[in-house]
Amino acid sequence: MTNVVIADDHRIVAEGIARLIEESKTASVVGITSTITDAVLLVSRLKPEILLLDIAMTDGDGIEAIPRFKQACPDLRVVILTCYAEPSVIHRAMQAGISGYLLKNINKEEFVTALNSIITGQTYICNEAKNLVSSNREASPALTNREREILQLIVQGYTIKEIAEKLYLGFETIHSYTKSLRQKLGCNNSASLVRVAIERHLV
Amino acid sequence: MTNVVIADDHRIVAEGIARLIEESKTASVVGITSTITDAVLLVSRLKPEILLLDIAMTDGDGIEAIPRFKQACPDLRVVILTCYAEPSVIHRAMQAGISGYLLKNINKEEFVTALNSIITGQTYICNEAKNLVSSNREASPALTNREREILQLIVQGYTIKEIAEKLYLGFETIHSYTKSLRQKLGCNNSASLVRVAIERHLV
DNA sequence: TCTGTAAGTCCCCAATTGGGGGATTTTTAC
DNA sequence: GTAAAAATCCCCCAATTGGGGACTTACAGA
Repeated sequence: MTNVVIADDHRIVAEGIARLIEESKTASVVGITSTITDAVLLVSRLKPEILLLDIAMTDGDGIEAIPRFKQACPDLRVVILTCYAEPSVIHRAMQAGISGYLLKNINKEEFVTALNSIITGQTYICNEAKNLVSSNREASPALTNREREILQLIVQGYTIKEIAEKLYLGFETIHSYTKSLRQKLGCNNSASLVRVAIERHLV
Repeated sequence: MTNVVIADDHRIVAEGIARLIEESKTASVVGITSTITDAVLLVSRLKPEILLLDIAMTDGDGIEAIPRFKQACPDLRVVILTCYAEPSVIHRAMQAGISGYLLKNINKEEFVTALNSIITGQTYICNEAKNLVSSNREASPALTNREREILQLIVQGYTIKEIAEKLYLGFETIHSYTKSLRQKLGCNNSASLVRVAIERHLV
């Protein structure tokens, strides 16, 4: 039987999904956790085949933590289960080497189909996510890692000078990044930059 | 047996929670829907005792729709089940006359306890939500109407000058409002103002 | 009635941001 | 092995914001 660990900061949601998995008899849920830290410990101890991972966790971003999971359990197949329906997020997850991307508005039938595919070694991107990435090909340009990093700090309220000090970079460097961020996201001040960043889950 | 309808735009989550309810044998789930429109039709047709309602629905805000539910089914007990852990949101829900407010990070045990309380006619606010509203009593001061109006425009990306023109007020007036907004919300630039506004659902 | 507190309006000045050009050196990708 | 992309830095200057007041109006409690 395939073993699954669920990492979701919404406890009741994770419990419910566990029931659905058990009911479908496609896999067995061996652990439920609501933090990345616990999830890493859990997968390194239990060595499950699959990790169902939410993106918004209390102690950080699920996608960013994927390398840690892979390190803790190299054969682990990471499946994102989230409500983030943003092309940029899906792309980021795919870059991180996921085995599946499922939106939480998926129905039970597709969920079970997805689980079965992933168990047999395939990668499953849910229909809606697939549509999103294909339809949105010409949307806003992708951000570089540095840009995303700086955008995060802007959202947190840091000024250009503070960011420069924090990252040991020159003021003009950060200034320059803020310019390209504004251009890429079509904003003309940091207020709309923050709104867009939050709206599109770029942070 | 108490009948429950679940309205949640995350299909798989709703299905999972339905399983938990059935498993607990405290109630029976008679309908699942992912839009407010459908939910209104469903409760008016099925007349369930309880509606488990999410706030973020595809076609609008759950709390705002509560009067419509009450109208469609006057004896309905509306229970919010959401991930919004903001005192202002909880207050708004309580004003709308809910019978329960449950955060999605609730565990199964508390969830069943809550359901039982609500079935017996009590109002149940989950522990974390209770802590939030009580601990936050002395937190950020309330905004005036003007302040909220201007905050909304800032979040939308308008500059001070643009807002002044839009509202037929002086530049310095709006400038001054931005200052009191920053002070009240503990921010020192418009970027964090936007983040806080979105985080606390002030807009 | 008086008073004071809150809301709403406005002014000045320094700091920061926004926007226009660059340039150079790594890194990545074909 | 070259070309493109990312990352770093530079100059300049106008526009906007951030932080210090100040002055009315309105409304509630002593």
